[in-house]
Amino acid sequence: MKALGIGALSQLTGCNIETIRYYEKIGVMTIADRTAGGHRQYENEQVKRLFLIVRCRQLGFSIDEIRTLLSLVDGGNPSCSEVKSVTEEHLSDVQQKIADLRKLEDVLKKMVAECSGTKVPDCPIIEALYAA
Amino acid sequence: MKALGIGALSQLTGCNIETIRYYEKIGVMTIADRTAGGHRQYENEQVKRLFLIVRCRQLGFSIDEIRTLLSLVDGGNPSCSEVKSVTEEHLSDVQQKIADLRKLEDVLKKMVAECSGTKVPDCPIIEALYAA
DNA sequence: TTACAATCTGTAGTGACTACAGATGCAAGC
DNA sequence: GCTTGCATCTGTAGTCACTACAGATTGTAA
Repeated sequence: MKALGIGALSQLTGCNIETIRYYEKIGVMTIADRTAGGHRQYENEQVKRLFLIVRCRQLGFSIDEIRTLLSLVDGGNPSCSEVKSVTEEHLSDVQQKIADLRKLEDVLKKMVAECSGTKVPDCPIIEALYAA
Repeated sequence: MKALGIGALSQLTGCNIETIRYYEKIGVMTIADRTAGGHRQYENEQVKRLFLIVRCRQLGFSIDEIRTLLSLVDGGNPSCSEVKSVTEEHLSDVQQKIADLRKLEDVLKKMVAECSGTKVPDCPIIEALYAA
């Protein structure tokens, strides 16, 4: 398996080039080897790493959470219970967000329902918004 | 009703002082009158305006959406149908976000369920994360 | 008057990128 | 071997919606 340039890696993973360089800069991607001219070359190990990072971002993990996961992976023998607890914590954040958004949805639905949409002197949505 | 200083307004609305100044700077709050020494003074109209802004932010409206709503309000005779359509659009954004988070929740739940938490050579969560 | 709190302006930092500018590198065609 | 033109390089600044200072000035109660 030969090394990939940053463009090929970007295509493969769907992660934008600038973002890959950014991940290197903030230390979640390991430093890439360079060609004589200074272009980055990626080996299989780093391709896998980027896939993991991208996947985690899709799942809504923060960079800090990813850092934690990666440090467990980098530790050689990832401790399953630690990985699980990071994931569980993230899950409960997600559930909290869903609950918050549901409440918000209810309020917005009610506001929309009360508004006829015709031009009336006092718009019930604006009224609702003014009520603190 | 006498004018309020920025600290009092902050206490009343729960909106932090720096944020009030920021809202003025970006033009969603109207320019406040000043005392001889330059301290901001807020009248009833602006207090109501800030309440509206704060409420909208709680409901997850972006500053740009709020700008739109305020321009309708400032237009004198807020067109109910326009207000309604901004709100409906925001509602559908929220619903989309809820749907996305639900999917995410499912994936995370499955990952957690498959992990025993004991130290095994291949952590199923990490496996799942590596699978692109 | 003298403390001391409140407020002022302006700048820089947050998270997770994105978007340039201006300088090189590299691979293919001639 | 040389040129053309895309790929990549570094570094800085911008995004959103604030937040956090520093250092100066104002307002107010004892």
